[in-house]
Amino acid sequence: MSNLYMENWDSYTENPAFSFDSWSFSEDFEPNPKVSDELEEFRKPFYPELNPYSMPVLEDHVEEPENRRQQLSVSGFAFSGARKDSAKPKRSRKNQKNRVVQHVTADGLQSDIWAWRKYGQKPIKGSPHPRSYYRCSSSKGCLARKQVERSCTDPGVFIITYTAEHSHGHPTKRNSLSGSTRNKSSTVTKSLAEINELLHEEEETAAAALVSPTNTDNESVKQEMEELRQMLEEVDDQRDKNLTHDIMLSEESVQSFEDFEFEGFFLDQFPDLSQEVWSMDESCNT
DNA sequence: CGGGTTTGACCGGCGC
DNA sequence: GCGCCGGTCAAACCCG
Repeated sequence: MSNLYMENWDSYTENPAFSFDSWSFSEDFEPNPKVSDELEEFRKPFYPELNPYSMPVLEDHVEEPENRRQQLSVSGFAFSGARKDSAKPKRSRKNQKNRVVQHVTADGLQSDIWAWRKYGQKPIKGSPHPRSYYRCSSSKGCLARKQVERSCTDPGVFIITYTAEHSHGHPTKRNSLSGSTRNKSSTVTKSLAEINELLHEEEETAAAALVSPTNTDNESVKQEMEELRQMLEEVDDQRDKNLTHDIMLSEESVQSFEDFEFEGFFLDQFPDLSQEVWSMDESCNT
């Protein structure tokens, strides 16, 4: 992790929210690095997004205010009338403190232990890739937000922007999971199926490009295909990692989380990688 | 049925 | 003041 900077770092370092010292492991316990990273997340449950230790972060930073005006406006969320309900909090795109930007790989996306619910997607001017908007679904009323978009320069890199803080201690299980919990293995299977299907569509597009003199975008199509193949490999690899991950946790760590609903947690907290990859690539095809 | 995503509309910040 | 643009809402739909 390099060049990490947060505007109000003091409030983070001063908060003794949770002590990792209370965790204990047997002496011969050699934590899976990934599991260890996950536990590290619990150590800082109130600010997990801003302590992105668990992700294979390539680069992260906080966006510097572009000017004095913006700098003064990032002090928090204001409240006033909204579109249809005057009691709703006012939205302000500039009123976002703790804006932390990370550059991660697809693996990094999957390493996010928090449950996010997508609430929007927008094409961004100047970028071929749309930006997806997520809010924390672990706890009702949590203001934590996350934006994900693919890097223009390196399609294998995802730019994640976190704003606001979680209002809850750790990734809590939702009140009701009936019918909603997507089985991890099934989601990965689905991911593979989806990516394979998308790959197939790309191949057809490439074939069409060869016979159509008007379609001069053959290179970009080939690039898209190559990206999809890489994602396919990553998702497949991640499936194996997750299986090992579960074993490690059930054998070594569950005792440390007696009060924590682990099964529900892990079923929830590994969002389908393809959902982000998929939705973005869909828009890239145009 | 309850959780998720998709997507067009809406809102407000910001530059001109 | 106006228009562009990014962020959010919410209805419709999907999924297990």
